[in-house]
Amino acid sequence: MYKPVPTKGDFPTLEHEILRLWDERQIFQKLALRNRGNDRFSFIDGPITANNPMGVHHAWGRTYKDLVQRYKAMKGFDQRYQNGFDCQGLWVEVEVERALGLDSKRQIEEYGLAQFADRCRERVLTYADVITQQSVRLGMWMDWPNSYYTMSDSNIEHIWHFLKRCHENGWLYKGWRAMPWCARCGTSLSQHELIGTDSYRDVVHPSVYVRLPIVDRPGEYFMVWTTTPWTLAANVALAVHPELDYARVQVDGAVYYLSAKTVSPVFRNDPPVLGTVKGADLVGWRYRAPFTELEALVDVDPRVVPWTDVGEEEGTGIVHIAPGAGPEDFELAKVQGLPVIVPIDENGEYYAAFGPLAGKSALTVHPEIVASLERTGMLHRAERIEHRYPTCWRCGQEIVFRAVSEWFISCEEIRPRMIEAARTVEWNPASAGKRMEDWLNNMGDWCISRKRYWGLPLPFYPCDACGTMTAVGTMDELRERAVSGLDQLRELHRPWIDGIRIRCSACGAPVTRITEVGDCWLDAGIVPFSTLGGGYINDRTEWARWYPAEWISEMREQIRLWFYSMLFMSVTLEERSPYRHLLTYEKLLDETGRPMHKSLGNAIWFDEAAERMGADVMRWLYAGQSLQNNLLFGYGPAEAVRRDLLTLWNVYSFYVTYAETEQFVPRRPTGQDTAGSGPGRDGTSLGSTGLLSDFLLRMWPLTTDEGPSRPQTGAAASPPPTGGSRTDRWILSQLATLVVYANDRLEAYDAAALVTAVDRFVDDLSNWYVRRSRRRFSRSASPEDREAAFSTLHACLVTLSRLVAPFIPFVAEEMYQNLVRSWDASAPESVHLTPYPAADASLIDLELDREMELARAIVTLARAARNEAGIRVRQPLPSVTIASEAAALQLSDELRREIADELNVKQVYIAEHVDTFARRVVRPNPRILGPRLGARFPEVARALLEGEYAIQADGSVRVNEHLLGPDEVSMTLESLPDQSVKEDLQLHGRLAVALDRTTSPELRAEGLAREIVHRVQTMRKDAGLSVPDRVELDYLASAAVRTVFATHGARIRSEIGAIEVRDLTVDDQTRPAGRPDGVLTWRGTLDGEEITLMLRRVP
RNA sequence: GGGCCCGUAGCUCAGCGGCAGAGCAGUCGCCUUAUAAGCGACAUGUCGAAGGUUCGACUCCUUCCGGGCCUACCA
Repeated sequence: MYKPVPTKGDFPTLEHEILRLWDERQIFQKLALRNRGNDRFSFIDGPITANNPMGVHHAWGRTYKDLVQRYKAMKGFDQRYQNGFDCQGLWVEVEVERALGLDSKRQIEEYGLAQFADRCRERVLTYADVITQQSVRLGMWMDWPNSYYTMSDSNIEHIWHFLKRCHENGWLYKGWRAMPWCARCGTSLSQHELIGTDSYRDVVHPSVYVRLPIVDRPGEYFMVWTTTPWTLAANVALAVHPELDYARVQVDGAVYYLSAKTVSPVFRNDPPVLGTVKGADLVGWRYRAPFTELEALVDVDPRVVPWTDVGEEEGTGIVHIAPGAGPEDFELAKVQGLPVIVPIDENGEYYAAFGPLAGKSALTVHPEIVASLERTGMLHRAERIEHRYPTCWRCGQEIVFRAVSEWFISCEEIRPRMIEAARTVEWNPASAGKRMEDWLNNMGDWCISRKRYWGLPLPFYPCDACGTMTAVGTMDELRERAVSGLDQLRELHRPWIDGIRIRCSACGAPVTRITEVGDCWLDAGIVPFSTLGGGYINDRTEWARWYPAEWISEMREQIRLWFYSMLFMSVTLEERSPYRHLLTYEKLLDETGRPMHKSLGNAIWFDEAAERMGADVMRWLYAGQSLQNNLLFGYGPAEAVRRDLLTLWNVYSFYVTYAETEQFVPRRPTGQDTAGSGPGRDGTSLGSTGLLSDFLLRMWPLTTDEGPSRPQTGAAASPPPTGGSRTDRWILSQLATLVVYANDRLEAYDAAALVTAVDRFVDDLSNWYVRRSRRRFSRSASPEDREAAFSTLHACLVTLSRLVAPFIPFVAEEMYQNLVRSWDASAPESVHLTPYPAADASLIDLELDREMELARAIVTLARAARNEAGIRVRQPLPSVTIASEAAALQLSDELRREIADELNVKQVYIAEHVDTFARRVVRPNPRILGPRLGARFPEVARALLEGEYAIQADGSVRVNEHLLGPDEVSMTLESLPDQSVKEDLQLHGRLAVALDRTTSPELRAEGLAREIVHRVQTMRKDAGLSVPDRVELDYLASAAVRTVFATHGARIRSEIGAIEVRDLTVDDQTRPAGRPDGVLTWRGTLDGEEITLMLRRVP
């Protein structure tokens, strides 16, 4: 009936089988269809960049997305299951450039924009396909054919709609400002892009001290320091702090001005100071700029300006200002009315007006600048300095600053509204919300333009004639306004879109689009509008059914990226957050804590990880990770996780092995639907009780007609079962506790809590329930008991498979198929089609939980006592006695028997007081008591020695009129003879357990019998025999051992599965003449007795 | 400079008001016809530091130290 379960647990192989099963039976499609029309659960997938295969860090996030969607599906919610691909932007362009061997914007234009766009699209589609296959392998269920692409016309159109709204709000402006600029990529970088993971690097730069002659003060100079000498060519001013003291210093006949505190570090000694002036006094002074002869600077009149941001921790307290090449300089220039000279073009090369520098690259021009300064006598000193400097996140090139015109969206009006909207979101972890608020408080205007090719075409049409800027909001509007080029508009991308001219909305003159494309975070941020329902523009009613998203999840850096851009766009269009709950997680590192890098050789590729670890192991690892910590990912940690899952697998394997051997068939619950259509073997080999399995399957039915909005009531109305042992009911109480907890945590999207709880439950199930119940599965006392055990374990495993199905869908499916579908063809086809087990506390029995906890504590203490006494568990002992000084011990006969069996003792006694087996010894702590009691100390010590004291409930001790605190005395138990005592002062009011070590010849014989059984079992295992195999055992032994066989022969025979046990001993010297084939022999000493065992399998 | 997170056993991390825990590594054992495994015992901790709140603090508050992330106009 059951499929045999290999004990090895080869997860990757299993996963491929399950993938095939899902595919053949179209399980996902059936699930989506079944839930259609129910209450909705709206999730939005953050678009994954379709530019490379996905990595193990993506798999982490995708695990959250999948498990939440699977959980909600089991709860019956209708979902969209739409995956998203991010398609546009510089990252795609860079990869395509590399593939085509292009190295500049010029080369791209020579290659041809249309072709280039096609190559970009091809790359995106290629990797979208790769990522889809990888995600399927991970077990992710999505409506893959319906994935959205941010390069689609619809997505672009929705962004246009947003931009037009911004324009109507008066937020759009064309700004002239110094932007971080990548000379290689030929584009400015946004604030977002500047902050990428690898953006800041330690870089060695020239550090140059320059002396600039002061006009009308011969022999006097301003001392200036810079780490970007190339910007000196665009110097137009010097800035001083008006409040700072500036020293006039004489060195080698010249006079230098620099801030007082920087004199020593700059000159490396203390030259004579001629006087001190305030910065304010220097304002307005004129000086000769370093490259004053350049044509570009012909109209510049360099002078000193005040600036309160000037400091003197580094440099000279006099700051070189080049507004065309530095962001702060630019801001200062606006205030001071300084000219903005832009020295370099978009490729980082000096413009023609820079004479000898023209055409040279800012990145490599340093030596020439220094040489020139030397020639003109302006160089004081040139050094090198290592500091953190931003680099282009995509190509690694150092960035420069360049004043350019870009398009911005003003943030001032929307900032408070976004903060308000962000406060309505439930952030998980909560710190994500604080980070978002911090980001919003500090965000600058959003620079949305990029001077590139493969991206969202900004729909801005400025009119030279009247100065109006027309922002096109939809495709229809474009068609309606177009005056030419519409016929060759293949798609909303360059170059096709560039060919269109439209009528200016104000004067009707034909106008052309700006050439810039948009920031890719516009592409991603519009997704709540472009992808939900039929799209915001097209079908507002259907859209509104899915908006806002109930839950989204991405890594933490998305706070300032995707979460931010979505929030921005959504507050603009709908004045609210587009998501209600949000989950973020930290970074994925290698198992030693280093970032994974190709260059470090420590990167783990998803495909390899999936085949080596298995997707379920990865998922369990991911899901168990706490959100506030980085995840250390690798084969080491995965092995630990695999062992956790293997424990579950082994319990499952155990059940199947014995259910098959013992021909146990679960019953369909009598109350379930489709009565009469059950399997042929329905109930055939069962005893009559059936109460437990019956109840459990009604408790958590495999099917439900109820919708997601109404939680199942299960069997709460029916009385709890009375059948089964206390151990059965205990594990079911644990299970019910777990189900309640799982529901509670998953409603809060707290996956890690469930992982921890399931691991603990599986440990209880394996190491206590199965360990204690093992015998009931093979040699049970009664059919009822056997059925109770089987049905309990079956219910645990089936329910567990459903609880973990969202997390480890493959293992869960395997278990379910074998445990349920193998005998019940009418059950749902897949575990993922069953409802999630509903929270119902009626099975939770706290009293029983406490009792079992006590029993296990007793076992732990007694095992410690055995350990200490050096008596192995196989040797039976007369008794253990337990006592508690504070609490009355309630222990049922049944659990006493469990304890006795587990500890291999004949009796378990409960004593009124430890006095019956030990003596409480209280000794004074002289170090504390001596000083406190002084002269009375000896008297107290004597009283303690003579037992004249009383121990209080709180552990303090009363001696005559003195009350001694727990730390003032030491208390130990002194065992009576033949007792080994262990106590736990923290459990159940000072729980103490005494193990009676006395043995008798009878007990020793019994112990020896168990030794023999153990020895033979080991031989069986070594011989590779399986459970049903039967054997014959021959032995040669001493008289003492022969007595053991005589007394315990029946038991030995049964335990080892022997058909016959023969004594071949004639006398102590005799050996059998020959040895039959297939005999395994062991000769040695057991408990001091010589013995020879010969084992043969009976065919 | 501002914001956020993390500091618990040798390592990786749970716990987050009520007597310090797990896994791995170590030592010594045990058990086993579910477990190419498992289990137990032992050992290992001023729960980053100092104050405060509280009957009680690893847990809450303040400050500081260390690590990381984000942000910021320091040339």
